[in-house]
Amino acid sequence: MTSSMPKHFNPPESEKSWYDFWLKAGYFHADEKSALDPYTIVIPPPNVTGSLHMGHALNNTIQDILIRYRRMDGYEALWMPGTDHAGIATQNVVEKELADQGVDRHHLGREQFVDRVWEWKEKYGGVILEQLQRLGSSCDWVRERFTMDEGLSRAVREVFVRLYREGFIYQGDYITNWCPRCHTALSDLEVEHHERKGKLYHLRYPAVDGSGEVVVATTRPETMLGDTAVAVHPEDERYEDLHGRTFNLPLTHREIPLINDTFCNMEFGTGAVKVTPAHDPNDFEIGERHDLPKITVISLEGTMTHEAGESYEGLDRYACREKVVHDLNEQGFLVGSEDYEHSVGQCYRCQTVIEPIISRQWFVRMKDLAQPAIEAVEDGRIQIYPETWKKTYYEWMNNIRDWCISRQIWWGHRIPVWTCTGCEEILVDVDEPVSCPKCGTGELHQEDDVLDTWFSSALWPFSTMGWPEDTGTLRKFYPTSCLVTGFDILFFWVARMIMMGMKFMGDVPFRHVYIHALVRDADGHKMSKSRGNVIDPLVMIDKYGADAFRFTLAAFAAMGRDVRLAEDRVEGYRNFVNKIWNASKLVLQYLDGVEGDQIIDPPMAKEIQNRWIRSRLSFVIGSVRDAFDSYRFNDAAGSIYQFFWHEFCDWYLELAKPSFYGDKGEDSLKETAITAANVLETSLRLLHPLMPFLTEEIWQRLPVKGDSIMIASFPVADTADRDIEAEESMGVATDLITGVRNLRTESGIKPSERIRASVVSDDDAFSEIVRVLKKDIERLGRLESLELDHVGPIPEGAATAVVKGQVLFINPETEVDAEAERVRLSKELEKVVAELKKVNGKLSNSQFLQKAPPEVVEKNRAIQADLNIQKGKLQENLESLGK
RNA sequence: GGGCGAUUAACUCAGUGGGAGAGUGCUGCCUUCACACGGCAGAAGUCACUGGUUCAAAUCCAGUAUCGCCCACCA
Repeated sequence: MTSSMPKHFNPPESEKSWYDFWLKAGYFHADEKSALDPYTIVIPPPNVTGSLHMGHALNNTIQDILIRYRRMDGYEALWMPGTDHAGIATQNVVEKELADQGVDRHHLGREQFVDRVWEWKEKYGGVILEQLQRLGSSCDWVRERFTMDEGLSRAVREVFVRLYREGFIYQGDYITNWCPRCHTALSDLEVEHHERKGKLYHLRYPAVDGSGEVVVATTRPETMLGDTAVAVHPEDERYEDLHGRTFNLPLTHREIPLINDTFCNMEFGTGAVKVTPAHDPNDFEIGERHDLPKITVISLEGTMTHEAGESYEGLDRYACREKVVHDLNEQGFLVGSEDYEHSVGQCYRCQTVIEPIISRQWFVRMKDLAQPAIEAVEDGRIQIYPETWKKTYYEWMNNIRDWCISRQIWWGHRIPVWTCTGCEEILVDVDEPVSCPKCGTGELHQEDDVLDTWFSSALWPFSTMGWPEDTGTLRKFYPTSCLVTGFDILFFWVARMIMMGMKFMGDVPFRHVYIHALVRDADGHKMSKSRGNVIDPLVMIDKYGADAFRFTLAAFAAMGRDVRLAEDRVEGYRNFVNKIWNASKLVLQYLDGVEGDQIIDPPMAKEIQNRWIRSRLSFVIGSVRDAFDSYRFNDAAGSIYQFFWHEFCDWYLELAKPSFYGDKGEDSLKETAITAANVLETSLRLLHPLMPFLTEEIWQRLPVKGDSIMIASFPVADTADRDIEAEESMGVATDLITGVRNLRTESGIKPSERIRASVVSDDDAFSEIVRVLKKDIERLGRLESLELDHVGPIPEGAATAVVKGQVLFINPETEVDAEAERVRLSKELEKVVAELKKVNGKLSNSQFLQKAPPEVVEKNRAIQADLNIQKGKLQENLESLGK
């Protein structure tokens, strides 16, 4: 039974109905009790505040391709979905919303504010997941997780406590990156450095005893209010006299010493450095080495403190900078200033310039955690694709620094540390202690800080599976198979997952890491919401359909390169969708009386075009599998595109039409219909991971058994289908047809005009093939007749061509333009002669003959022979033109 | 300052040692009974530049130029 198909494929309708169908049927769900081998991917959890951008689209399309491929190929495929609570980002969003209502979070208080964030999350947090569904993502939604779920929070506390007890976590007063706007510390990774234009000011500090002065340079003059020393290199001869002196710090009443420190670069400026231990990471270390006081002059709000002095207290740091410069200048301490481009650290969430400030923070000692993670990549337990990223990974891991994990915000996992107000006992535990075990009386106050969001992300591969419980999910699906991600979070996330996986699971979190391209904007910049340069994938889906969009992303996803999405490519693949639809429509018309079993397992074909297309198909299956297996999605897309459009549609279906129309009899119709359906059905299964909706829509209309293409098996190449003879014969036919068509066009013969063509052949095998395929060549060449084995001279004025070393000519009813023909043939001859010259050069080179591999020499000889024949025939043809 | 990557047709990009490719666009012809979101036939490139290795280089090596990214405490 066959059904007729609508004129056009309707993506919105199809996408919605099939997605619902799959969901209801439970095909997305992975069973941990299954006997099948597992294939697991955990999603890089998008921020709850997120909405789908190109990066997500590419990332999730790739994951869905992998998951659908393995699911069809007989694996128990789990794609674990979820979202990330995104501490700072989410808090910022809700704070902004509150601000619009004129509310400050401090007025609400912590508890109420957190409630509000939860409300926000319930209301808007699912948006991104719905958007992922529009892409066709076949996640196991039943297992959806959120990094602040009870279970995951428990895992976070467990990890914190264990790390603390083993001495990996410590607390201390250190200089950290501080965002005055988000009002929290940031890890080094969360600071983005950008080149900015600024000024380098040169300041004069006079010696207390009037015996001289020292000139220092700074881009942040306001920090001089917190200077506690001037440092010079111990070997800097310029300052020998000044050793041991003290200097007046301008604008203050303080005196500061001159110290020696090898940190100073004698080549830079005056070689003297002002030292502000409280506001510069280097100066902090110098301060530690020399036991200098640390004077905090900039507050957590980014304003000047009391310590900065009366005239500056309360000023914003930038207002203060101006005032300090003004005052220094007025009092004669400003030597000068110059334009200066330098790197400035900014908050990765709000772009505010960060301020290095001393505060009490929690840190994780990384070195010992990093070692096993380095080894896991070194010994291949984790493979990174493309490999070039390994180097970057090692570089960072080998120079890893301690991780500041505390954040002074409210939205996140509150640090599981309590202090007893009675005896100051510090309690670190997974669950909130009921009372102080030491004094039993004091009140317990939990640490105010929350953990860096990436702390919980680092546990994602096992926390989502129920750790620390020993769950069936963990046993079945951990370690995961492949992590698909962009390189922008290689350190933030991937490296930390490896470390935590090794530490707490004793095994790698994933066996493969596939690092895909970053989708950039037209200027090559990273697309990001804060930059406002995003192109909306949903618009692409609305405009061209999810299948075309997915296929485009796959076609662009060459390993290790960035993507700049061109919309006309999406349009091109939308046309491919249309092509598949229409080809299917054609094939479906001829399936009366064809059984599903015959389509799935067709008998050996007899007719050459049927043998040929099945041979081609078996090669394509192989290359698509290879491409998927090695993450070459562009090759997979390319192979199948080329096959389906240019081989199946352009050649095969055209050759099949006479059979379809019944011109070649009942048997031919039957065999061809079965073959066409078989190739179509197999192609749909090959295409399914790339184009899930379209393939399901068509597959459901085929008379094959099964409930859905997404649980049908992925094609396996049948080597018995490989048929070199058929491919060679078809090569002759297609070349002849192309030759005829070319002659027609070149000779200006209208398609409607029926003409005669002849072949002059001195090759029996060639002639035999032409004889067998005569009718096809005539039809597709739009020939009235094809004369085989023409003997005698080529008629004067006939247009000629050389095909596979044999001569083809057409007998036009109207005389061809001999001059135009001469020009055409001469041009072709010129080309052949040029090529021949190259080949002759190679083959007359004894070095080439000696050193090149025999097969290469052989190939060149064949080319030479072929070119010689072409040359000869072209010359003859030219001569036969007369004159 | 260190590292990585890019430079191939008008555009967007594949191609990593043996006769330069795709999609789009362009030119010409075709309203042929799956598809004009189509068919057929074409034109189009000093593979950034300079050297080197090799019988053979878009492909490997060195350098140059331009662009981009990542990392880094140089005031």
